[in-house]
Amino acid sequence: MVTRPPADDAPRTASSTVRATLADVARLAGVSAKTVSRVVTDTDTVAPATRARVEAAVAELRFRPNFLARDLRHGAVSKTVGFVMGDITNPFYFELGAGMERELHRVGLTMVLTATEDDPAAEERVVGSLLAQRVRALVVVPIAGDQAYLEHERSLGTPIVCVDRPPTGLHVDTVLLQNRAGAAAAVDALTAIGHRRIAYVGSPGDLYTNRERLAGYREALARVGVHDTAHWERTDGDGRDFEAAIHDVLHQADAPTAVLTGNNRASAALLRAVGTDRSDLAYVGFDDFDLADVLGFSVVAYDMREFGRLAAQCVLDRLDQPDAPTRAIEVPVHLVPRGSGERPPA
Amino acid sequence: MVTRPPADDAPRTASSTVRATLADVARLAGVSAKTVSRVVTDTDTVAPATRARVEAAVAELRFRPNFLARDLRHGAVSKTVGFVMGDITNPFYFELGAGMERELHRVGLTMVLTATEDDPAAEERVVGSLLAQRVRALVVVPIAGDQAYLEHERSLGTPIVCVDRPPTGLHVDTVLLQNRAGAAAAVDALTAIGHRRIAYVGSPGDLYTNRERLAGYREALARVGVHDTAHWERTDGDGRDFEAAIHDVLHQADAPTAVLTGNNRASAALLRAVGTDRSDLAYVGFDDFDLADVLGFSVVAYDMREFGRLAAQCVLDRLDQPDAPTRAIEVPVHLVPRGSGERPPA
DNA sequence: CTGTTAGCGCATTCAA
DNA sequence: TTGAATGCGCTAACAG
Repeated sequence: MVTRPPADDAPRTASSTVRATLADVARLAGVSAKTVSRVVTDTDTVAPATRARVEAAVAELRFRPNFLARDLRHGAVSKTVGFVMGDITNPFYFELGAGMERELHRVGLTMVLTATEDDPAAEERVVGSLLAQRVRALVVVPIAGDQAYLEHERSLGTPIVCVDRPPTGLHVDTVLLQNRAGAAAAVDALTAIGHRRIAYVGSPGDLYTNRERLAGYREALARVGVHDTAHWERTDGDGRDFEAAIHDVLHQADAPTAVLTGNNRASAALLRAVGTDRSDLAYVGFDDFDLADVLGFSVVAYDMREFGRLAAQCVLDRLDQPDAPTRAIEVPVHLVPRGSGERPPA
Repeated sequence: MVTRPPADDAPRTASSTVRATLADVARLAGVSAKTVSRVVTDTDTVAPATRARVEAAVAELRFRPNFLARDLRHGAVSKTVGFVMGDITNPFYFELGAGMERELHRVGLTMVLTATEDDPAAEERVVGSLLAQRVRALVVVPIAGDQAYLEHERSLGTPIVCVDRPPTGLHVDTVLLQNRAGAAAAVDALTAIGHRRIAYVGSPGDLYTNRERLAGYREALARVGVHDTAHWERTDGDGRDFEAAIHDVLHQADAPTAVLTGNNRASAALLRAVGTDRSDLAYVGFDDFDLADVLGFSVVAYDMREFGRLAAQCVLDRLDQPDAPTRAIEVPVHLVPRGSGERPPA
């Protein structure tokens, strides 16, 4: 296989415990490092015989190019895109990440995953760690009160995309859900069949998505002349303990005939609180969830994969055209009637 | 702030569009690069005044150390651990990843996420890309028929951990579920209350987890004298279309009185096929799933976070003691009775 | 078609 | 306490 004998000082062999480098391969193949580089990266043309020798050496030494070194050369950045999720326990973000990963993979980019655990103080640290790794781009679910600290990085040309929640103090591409319109559509459907006493159970009001959904809920009720909705709104939970809020709102004097749950966790809590066969109560949930179809749970749904795909597309477009105007993309949502939301008031 | 004027040839300033390097900071602070390095990495001692000057320069230039370069220095490897999932659409892997991420984060490691989409041919390519990035360790859900290609990397000292499925042709740490015991426990519980005609619906038999679960099912039935179980087994779907298999097995002449579903997808399919109120059929599912409690679905459950934590721990232990004997960790599973699995045969 | 030189950004010698 | 030289593995620029 190897026509020329390896140089006597070749320090690394197939059984070496040290990782082989370009130079090792070059030595074994009897060529220069640059030629090995040419073969490995498949640039330039290399004589077939030389190529064969190099390839044999690569195989023998199990050479694997070091991307770190490659990327370091001439300020290039890595092939990875950083994704900073919020609460890592929410399947929502993983599906979003899955959609992104799939899209990025198509163009040879990989995804680094980190989470802020929805701790505002953690955001800058986590993001900083990704930037130190020189990620090619950054996709962030903002949780800190301010993202101005990213402005410098953006001006350096790193594509930054905010998803699910808009950033503060930073002007970048965003991909958000049609929160307001979706919630309004759900309530419109309920009022159309006669409901007026409609409750809303969602996350604390300072979270963007919840604020928007609540606004949509109020808008739709205002359209049918219901303006005083405060005592039907429950957004004071800690974001998890929705069951108490649901129990509370359903057992008040002027009990609602319908409920809009502001997210998938609230929907699950509703089912836990009232069971799966409450035919006297209408309900619609924001976010689709597994088995909602089996349970006849009407929801405001959207394509999570599409959400991720759009975020990835933003990244790719920005890499392509760094100076294009920033975009604010809305992921469409639609009402999926499955029974629970089409019941008229008793 | 800066006591000494910056050298006249300082090419980079705060508003520069070029990323500042150690040298830039050194120039601005009027010290050597090494001193900046000392301050940034907080090694060695630096005079307070010098430190202050350097820190001011770091802030002004918004210097961010380049981990790629740092890691390149003397063969060091990155701070990232690669996780190669199987089917990215399965929430199972994401929960596993979440558990790992949390644990790794505690020691300053980040996680790179990639998926094989359960395509055997993709595994080596995906893994190779991670190794080219010089990940510190590798956690893989094996899908290819053979993992011997990883032996060289393992011998180079990269910790490799296989999760959910064992590797072939490679001796490394593994973290697996108690598949066989879990399935057997579920069937034992069913036979104890009188069931004998028990069906099994799972993935194609060549997948390790399914093979084990099927074996546990057979063992438990053999214990009560039922040996001919073939016509109650359905493992010929494509891994997704379980509904047809369920419909088929329930409508055969000698219909089963109970069903064991081999994974979360099969459980969902069962609910879709028979509805949520089949009180004449007993069923237990392998894998817990969201709302199973509300639906009264008895399952063989395990702590997904713990699974991820154990995998991460394997990585950390191996980094710590590269030559310790390999371990085969089993994640305990337990039967969670919720009603559907405790119904005696009609 | 192939080799030489230089340098990416940083940290590890070793000196001062 | 600080600095100068050197090299990690790779590739761009320029020979030959």
